[in-house]
Amino acid sequence: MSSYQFQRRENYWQSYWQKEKFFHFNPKAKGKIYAIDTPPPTISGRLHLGHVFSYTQAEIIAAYRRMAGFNLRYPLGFDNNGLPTEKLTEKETGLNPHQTKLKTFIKACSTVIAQYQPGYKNLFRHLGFRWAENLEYLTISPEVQKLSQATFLKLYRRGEIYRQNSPVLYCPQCQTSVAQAEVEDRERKSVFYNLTFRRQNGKELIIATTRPELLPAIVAVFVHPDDKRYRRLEGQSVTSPLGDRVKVIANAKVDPKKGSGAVMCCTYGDSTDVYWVKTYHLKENIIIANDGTINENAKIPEIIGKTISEARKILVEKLKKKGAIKGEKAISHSVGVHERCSTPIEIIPQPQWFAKILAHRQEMLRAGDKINWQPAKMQRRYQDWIKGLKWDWCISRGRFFGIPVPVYHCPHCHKIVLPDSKELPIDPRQQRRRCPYCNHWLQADGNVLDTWFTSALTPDINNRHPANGPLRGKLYPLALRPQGHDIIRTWATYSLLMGLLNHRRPPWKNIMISGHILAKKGEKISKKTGGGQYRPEDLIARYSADALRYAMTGASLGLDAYFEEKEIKQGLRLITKLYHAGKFVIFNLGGDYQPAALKFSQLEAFDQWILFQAQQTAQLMAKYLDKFRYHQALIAFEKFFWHNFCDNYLEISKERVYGPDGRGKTAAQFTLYHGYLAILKMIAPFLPHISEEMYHSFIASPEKGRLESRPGRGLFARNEKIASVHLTPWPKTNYRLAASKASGAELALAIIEKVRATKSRRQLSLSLPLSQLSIRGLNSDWQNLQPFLKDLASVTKSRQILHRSAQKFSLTIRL
RNA sequence: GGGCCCGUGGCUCAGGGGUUAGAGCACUCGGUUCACAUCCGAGAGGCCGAUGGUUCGAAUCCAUCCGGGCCCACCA
Repeated sequence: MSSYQFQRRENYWQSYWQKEKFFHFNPKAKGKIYAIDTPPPTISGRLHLGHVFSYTQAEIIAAYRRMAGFNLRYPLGFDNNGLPTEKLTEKETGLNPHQTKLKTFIKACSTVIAQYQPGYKNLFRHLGFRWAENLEYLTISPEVQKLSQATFLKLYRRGEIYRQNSPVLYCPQCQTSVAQAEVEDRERKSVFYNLTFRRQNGKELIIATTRPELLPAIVAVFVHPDDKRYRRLEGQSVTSPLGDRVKVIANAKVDPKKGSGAVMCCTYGDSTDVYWVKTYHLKENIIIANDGTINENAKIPEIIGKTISEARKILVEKLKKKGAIKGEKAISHSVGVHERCSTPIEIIPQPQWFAKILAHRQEMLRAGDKINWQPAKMQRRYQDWIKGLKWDWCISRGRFFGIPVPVYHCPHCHKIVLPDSKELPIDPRQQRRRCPYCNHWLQADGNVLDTWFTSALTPDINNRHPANGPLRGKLYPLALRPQGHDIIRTWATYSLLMGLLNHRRPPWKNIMISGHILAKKGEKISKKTGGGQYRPEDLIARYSADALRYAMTGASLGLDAYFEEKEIKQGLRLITKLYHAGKFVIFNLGGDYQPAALKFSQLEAFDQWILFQAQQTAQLMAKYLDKFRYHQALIAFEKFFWHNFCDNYLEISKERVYGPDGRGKTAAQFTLYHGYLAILKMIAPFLPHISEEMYHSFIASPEKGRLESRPGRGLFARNEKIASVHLTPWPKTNYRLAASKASGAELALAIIEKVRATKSRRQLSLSLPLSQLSIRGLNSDWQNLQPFLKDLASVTKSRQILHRSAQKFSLTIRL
């Protein structure tokens, strides 16, 4: 009747762990340090199943490492600055940062963070995560700001960071520059307009474009050098429909098959324009202002001050009236948009800060080779990204809530003024000062750092955390970075760059890359889709955290998986089974059981067999978990626990444990104790609650068959003298099973299976007694079977087992 | 267009040159007073995406193709 009440019990153990601080990092504890560079989730709303998926996979590995004897350093941080947090704040408060006092907006952001952060932490807690609370960090904290700014200044002084007025990818909606990595492609409907230009000889030249509004920004026309149609045009001027005269230049980047084969180069329509302007030293003509409207450089009064799309409409009308549009074609093409707001990205020159990454490509590739990528294939994504980089990393953002670029500019003597490192963290926007050279009031740089700049420093944040005590600054490189494959090009790449620049080596030895969880075919559960219909909190309430965790291990590392509610149910089944198996074990050991000091050789054959299987399983799981293959480890566990232990061994042991005291019973009890304890340990990384529950369980009421679970009382905890199953060592035994015993067990199990099959086929009860079981087979097999016969008779309910010598194995059953 | 991944029973996934290809769910049949109906047993169900090739042997390696996904490029 009594069963496991996960709603209550999971919470109970979470409180216990938190109260006892079991998982706090202690730099002086035993064991080799295993430091994990956990992803700090961005506070941008709520956590979704996608987070749970990848975090759970890493948490399992972490918990296993602790049991494997490492001094685990498993932190959790929160990334609470930058655009996502600003967007959340805008939504929550209705404040528009462009029209709000900086101070007010920053304060509002802090308030919103304070509201949301506990929810994040709670979910991790309710998932049973065993992280070190004393290692927590916030990326907006003064310490991290200081680290980030100090790194900026150091790299600036070394020339690794530079400032340049350069065309950058720019989001007019968010009014900030963005990095290449934040741009995403979207298929958009558009129109290809054929514009008529005039050649010097008065003839028409058709140029096709989807961006007619950029016509006022034209700086040249390009054709392909081998294009016979335009060969004579090269070096000549042509006149745009608006009357601008520009040169025609030949360049191989032109695709003669696209449009008319002649392209207008405007500043800036795309990255090819940037390339051409740089290559041919063309003069820029910028007509888009930072807020995404057309500025006066366009020289067409009707469109000045209009947005890009408005300007396009107006200008198309105007050109049509003039007869300058010869045909249009609706097309669908992909447009680079800002991943956060889906606004098409513009290219606008701005003074920006860049970190040199192009110059370090070779080193970065070499550094990538020194890291153990799991799955190994993921390294290829990193390499491809590095090889394909075209721009240095733009690390400044014209935003508000972030770590400020620690720089002042002097409007008078034009010097750049840097704060002293003792003054960090500093916000030049809020701390005014005078120029040390000319005493004028300085201007703040006004930019904040790309959040990835700070995120890329998480290995350093962890390495320099005060809780490291004597190990502070000595943890580099860390053992493991777990992360999703979608941020290889950002987080992994930038972290590696920072590692090379600051430490001349990669920040970690291993990197495990998780896949995505998909709600159904093609639909990614993420911030963008809102997490689909499944909320982690609801699933925990309905099925338990352990069951949800179970479902999160349904696919191999790195693979995207479809979420199936059925898998959670299966997890719940496993939990129930663990509970009942534990109940059986504990009741058959008795209230004050202490395992006898038996040697392996003193056990019955089946006892030896199951303990040997447990040992093999623990080894196999360890082998898998060492390679981050949690899924394969879990499969190995289930096969052992469910099939070998429950279906076979528990049935086999019943006769002996139910029977009178004696050697057989003592051995069975010993085996139940150690077998089930090993099971609890092996499943502990995966299912933290039920394993702890059973570890602390004791007989509360022998008459009612009721178990209770409490620290200090548990049958296993009491004997093992360790306060949590999660602090126990991974099962490690050194049993040897003789070859004759191994083959005897195999044969005995085959016989059991055969008997069951026969009874089942004849539609008989499995508990039906048999008067005789006669086995034909080799004499040697019969010899091997000897030690198993007693248990074999009891589990098959056979009164008598006979043997006849024969070449071929067969079985006869007599009722 | 380039790169990568995936395509295995109805579903979600293991396996990944060598005996009759696995698991769970779902399905069928049967059993079960005493750890567990959140159980046990048995069964049915698969030309391992297609076609070629390498090999004594291919689900597994190679090539091509088809289908799905991710990333990147193109964005005139």
